[in-house]
Amino acid sequence: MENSVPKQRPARVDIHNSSTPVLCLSCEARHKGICSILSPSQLIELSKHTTKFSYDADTEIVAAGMPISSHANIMRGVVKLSKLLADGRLQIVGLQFAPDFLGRPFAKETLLTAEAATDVKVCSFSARVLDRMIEETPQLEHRLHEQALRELDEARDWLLTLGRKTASEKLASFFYLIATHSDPENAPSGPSAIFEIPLKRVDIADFLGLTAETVSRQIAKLRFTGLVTFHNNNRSFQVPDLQRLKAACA
Amino acid sequence: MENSVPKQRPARVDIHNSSTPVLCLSCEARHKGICSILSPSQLIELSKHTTKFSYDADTEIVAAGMPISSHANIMRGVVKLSKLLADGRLQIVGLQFAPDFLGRPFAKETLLTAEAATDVKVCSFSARVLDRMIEETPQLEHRLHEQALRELDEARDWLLTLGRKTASEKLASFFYLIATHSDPENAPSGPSAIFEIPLKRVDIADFLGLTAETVSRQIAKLRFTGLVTFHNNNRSFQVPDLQRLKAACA
DNA sequence: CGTCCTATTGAAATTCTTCAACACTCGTGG
DNA sequence: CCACGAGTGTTGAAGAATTTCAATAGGACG
Repeated sequence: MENSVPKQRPARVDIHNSSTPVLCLSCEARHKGICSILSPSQLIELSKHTTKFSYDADTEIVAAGMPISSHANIMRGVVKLSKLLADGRLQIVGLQFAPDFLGRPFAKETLLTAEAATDVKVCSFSARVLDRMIEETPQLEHRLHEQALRELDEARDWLLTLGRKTASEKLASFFYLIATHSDPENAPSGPSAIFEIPLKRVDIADFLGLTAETVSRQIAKLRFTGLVTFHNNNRSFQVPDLQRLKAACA
Repeated sequence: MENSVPKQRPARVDIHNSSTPVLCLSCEARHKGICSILSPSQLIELSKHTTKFSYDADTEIVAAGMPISSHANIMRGVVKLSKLLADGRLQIVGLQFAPDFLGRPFAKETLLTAEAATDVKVCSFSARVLDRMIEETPQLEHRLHEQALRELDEARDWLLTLGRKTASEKLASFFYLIATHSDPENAPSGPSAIFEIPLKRVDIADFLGLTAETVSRQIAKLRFTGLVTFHNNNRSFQVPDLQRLKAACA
């Protein structure tokens, strides 16, 4: 994949992008993520301080309680944010998709554990670099602020889901979330879009405040009612009618 | 109350504060809220555009789905933020205490309903004024950003509570939250501090994803174990040992 | 082909909810 | 001053949803 990037200097077709770093060219964060507000020269400056990391599914990216020295943009994959109770009970408190910003600005240490749900690739940079760029570019803080507010809206939506919905409504909400937040495996959108399920049954349970067994039973029910159809050994799914699924979320 | 403010010009004891608006002098928002980063002259400018409102307990401050034209600082009292499902099920997704900022910057309409839990007094200003001040003072956006991140942290804590804790752990978490987030009725802090319970049983239930009956039973259990002691017809409480209560939160 | 890991299914147990009755507090008006 | 009524909180017993425990199934991979 990486090797398919041409070695020679890119043709200067678009004079505005002619100077953006090669590695940023295909990165979603540059289009929709926090990098989208940076100028080409700022991108070059930032790219001098970034490192790409890859994580296999189910490996830890950041452990709860550790000091924060760096942040990252998610380039590919899905990241689970979770909290752990002393006796081992676990709750996933958020999913993050490319090109989300991954990190907690202005904090000394993480309260959350971040794990790769799927294979994940991130573009990491030190907290110091981010702080410096924020000082130079107030728009960058605005961008981070907006993501924080969006995440807050989503967390509150999920509070409603966890606190007041039934198991079957929770499952419908989960598939609705995936269908509306992640990119389909195949090109087309609409009813024919096929989405990968980024989580195992246990993870879905930990996200919905249920047990893996209940998740399994409720998925069987969704399959039976035809609200969601499953493919590829139940690893991906299709939503024939998104409005009907939304209604099933209550 | 308001009349106790002296009519004559305040004595110029503190030259730095000599020009801050009278109404801001005793306001918590100026000390710990977003106004704390504003200069005296900015406070004067802002105060020209603010209006104080009072709300009785259990009255609506902002209805979900309405366009946002103004924001506010909470001067006194507790505000519940809630979400409603089509069939009437309700979830309280956050409590806000003085001197929190109340509002959703940069949004066209609210996703939440805000209701006065206790008697509430706010200092309100138009969204336009806030937008203008943000442009002039990047520090103000930083302040709002930090509150958003703090609320996000709290929402995620509560996701763990709703998703993974038992009814009795949820109740312990509730009293722990109040004891750590609201000011005691009496002066002293520590084990002798007496806190008002700002919510009715039904509200506590809606905050914890339980029913009022379960809340009532679990409160009885807390009283029995001595983790929390109740006064004044169960409208206020004391925490003899905060660490023990925290442990009961799991 | 066997092993490991994940998912599914069944039956019993548990927690929490639901429904119903009752108690308490507080303000109002007789 | 007491009675009444509305609103709020408590308690009990039955019911339902979800969990727990246990067994089985299905795939992926060496």
